[in-house]
Formats: sequence, structure tokens, C-alpha cells
Amino acid sequence: MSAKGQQGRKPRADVQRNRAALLEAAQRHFLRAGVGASLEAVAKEAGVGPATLYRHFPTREALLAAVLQTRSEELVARQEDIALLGDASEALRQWLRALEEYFSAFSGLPEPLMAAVREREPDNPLTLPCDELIATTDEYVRAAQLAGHARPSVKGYDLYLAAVSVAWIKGSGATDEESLDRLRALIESGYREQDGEE
Amino acid sequence: MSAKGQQGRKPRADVQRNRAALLEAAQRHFLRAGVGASLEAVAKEAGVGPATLYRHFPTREALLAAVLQTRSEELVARQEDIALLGDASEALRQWLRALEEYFSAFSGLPEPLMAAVREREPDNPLTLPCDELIATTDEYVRAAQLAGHARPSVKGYDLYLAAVSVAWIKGSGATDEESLDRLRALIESGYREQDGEE
DNA sequence: ACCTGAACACCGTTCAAGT
DNA sequence: ACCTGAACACCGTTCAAGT
Repeated sequence: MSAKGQQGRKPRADVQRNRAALLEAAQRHFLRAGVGASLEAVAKEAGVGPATLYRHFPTREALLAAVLQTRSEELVARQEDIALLGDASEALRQWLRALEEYFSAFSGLPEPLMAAVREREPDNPLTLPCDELIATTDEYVRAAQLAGHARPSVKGYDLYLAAVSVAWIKGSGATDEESLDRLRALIESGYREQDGEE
Repeated sequence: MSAKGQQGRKPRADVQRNRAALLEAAQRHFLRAGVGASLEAVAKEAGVGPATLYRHFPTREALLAAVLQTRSEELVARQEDIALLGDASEALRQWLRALEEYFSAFSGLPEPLMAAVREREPDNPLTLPCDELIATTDEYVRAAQLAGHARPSVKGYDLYLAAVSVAWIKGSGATDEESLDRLRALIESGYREQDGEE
């Protein structure tokens, strides 16, 4: 039972090349056609057969999660910048904007992200990153509440949902930036404590 | 040019039967499988060939719009009840809930509805109903604003978008009723005038 | 005028055969 | 151990042929 496939050994060179080519092709296609892009086309552009794609990424979600890895790292980096602010209210606001941008990486991305939270199956590779983002949002909310800048009834998950919603609307393309801004303002005045404006 | 197909004449009996059977089958499938349900399966259940479905409803949107007709009429009826309230603030709140229920008729419905608003092509049979709903929402918002119950910066379209969003989240199934209620409360305190609580 | 079912195209997924 | 391309299944859409 100990001589299975993926020991800590270096993967073969062509395996690494295939994986990299698949990720690059997938990102291009997700950008162009949204998360529902044809996997056949991705494999073709990466110069491999469809079965090779499935060997590397058994589900569309697995491929999506791998492509999103880079963006997640950007989000973590952003968190450090935000921490420097000091102001809990402004920190929460900026975090929500960063979340929204992350969700807007590809058109149609909010859908599988919500599904990942719904199913709560450990085999969905998107569940873990989502849970982390929800937890982080909750931390920002708590900090803002302690500083008197957010209503006590608001939870991190609520604002996570609000951010996904805005991203979904943005991705649907039915709306100009002005409407989005009004929607963001509406959400903001929804979670803010009225008096704590200093 | 005047002896075309659909004059005011009565359609043949089998045509009426087919149309009715298609609508019934479509509603069942949309309820079970969401708006992306297999049209092939719909035709099969209605006892007709796929081409007959396409003759009656050239696009998925056309079929969807026809199935939604009944629900739209329910919404209009609801409007009359709401008008009896007198209270502009409560009227707006109830209208938004009615909208949300309408959008939740089938899973995945928010998607094509947003697309209809985006494309603004007259051949999309969902565009007209959506535009009407937006206009109606705007009337409720204006009335609430006149009564001092809604912020002047809010537009009907904003709250229309908010209602679609809540329906989308509800339809994604990732969320319990409590979270939805908190989200609705957040939106409400977002558009309400703080002082005008009487 | 309307219907039918076969036909075509496209894509996700798997499997037998290669190296 | 990994790759390949053929094969299968499913579905949306159209077309030639019927009545």
C-alpha cells in the first residue's frame, strides 16, 4: 500500500509541462468564455488529449480551483495591505471590494462557488477556499463591530453573500458601473452603524 | 402579403392541444431541473417531436416566457392587494418580497432574466416583462420616497437588482432561511430613511 | 399548415491500446 | 506511470418527408 502513485518524488518532465499548459489554456478559455468553457477546447489548445486533462483535473471544479490558486494568493497579499490601514471600517470596505473582484475573475464564477458552499462535500476543491474567505470576512466584520462601525446583527457570511451577489450582477453584464456603485452604497449603509460615523 | 400564417383564425385543435401539453410539461421540467432542463425531454413528455416544440417556441426564452405568463398574472393580482395597504413603506417591502418569489419560480431563472435586460433585443420575449417589473418597482420606490420612507438616492432598478440577487442566492440553495432574512434586513436598512420610522 | 423522426453537430467522459 | 485518440452518451437544432 506504500508504493502508490504520488509519492514525494519529482513528477516526470512532460507531466509538469502538460499541467502548466493546461492551466494556461484553461485560464485563457475561462476568461474568454466563462467558467463553462469547453474542456475539449482547453485540452486541444494545451496540445493534449481530453483524457489527459481528466487525469490531471478529474472535475471542472478541480481545474477551476487550480486556476484560481494564483488569484487567491493575490487576495492574501491584499489582506496584508489592508491590515496596515488601522481603520476597521475602511478595512472592511476594502476587503469586500477585494472579494468582489476575486469573484469577478471569470464570468459565471459565482455559481460554482455557491455550489461548493452548498454541498459541503470534501471532494469539492472549491469548498476549502470559500470557507476560508468566509472566515476572513467574519474577522473583518467583528473588528468593525468592536470599533462601533458595523451593526451587531450582521455576520461575515451575510457580507460574503452580498459580495458574491454584486459580482454575479456585474458578471451578468446587465448593469453599468453607476448602478453597481449605488448597489454597493446600499449594502454599505445596510451594515453600517448609523451613529458611528465619527 | 396578407394571407400569411397566423391570421385571427382559430388554430387547429391539435395545435392548441400540443401547445398546452408543451407548456405543462415544460413547467414540470423547469420545476424539477431548473430553467436549463432538457428541451428534448420536455417534447417527449408532451408527446411531440422536438421540431414541434421549436415551431411553437423558437427559443428556450420563448418557452420560459410563456410558462411565466401565469406567474406574471399572479404578480399583477398581488399588486392590487398591496395598493390597498395605503402605507408606502410596507407596500414597497411587500412588493420586493413578491418580486423575489417570482424570480424564485424556477432554479436558475435569475440568469436569463438578467440576460434579457442586458441584451435589450426586442426578439427576447423576457425583456418586456422585466422592463415592466423594473418600472413598477420604481413607482413603489417613488411613493416611499415621497412619504419619507426611502432615501432619495435609491432607484427602483437598484432594488430590482437586490431582489434578483436574493432570489439567486436562494436558488443556489447554499443558504438557510435565517441568512436570507438577515440579507433582506440588510438591504432594507440600506434603502430606508433612518429618521422616517414614525 | 403542421407534424414526425431521422440526421447533424457539439461536447463531456471513459476506455482500450500504446510507450 | 502517463498519454493518445477512438468511442459512447446526451442534447440542441434542423431538415426532408409525410398528412
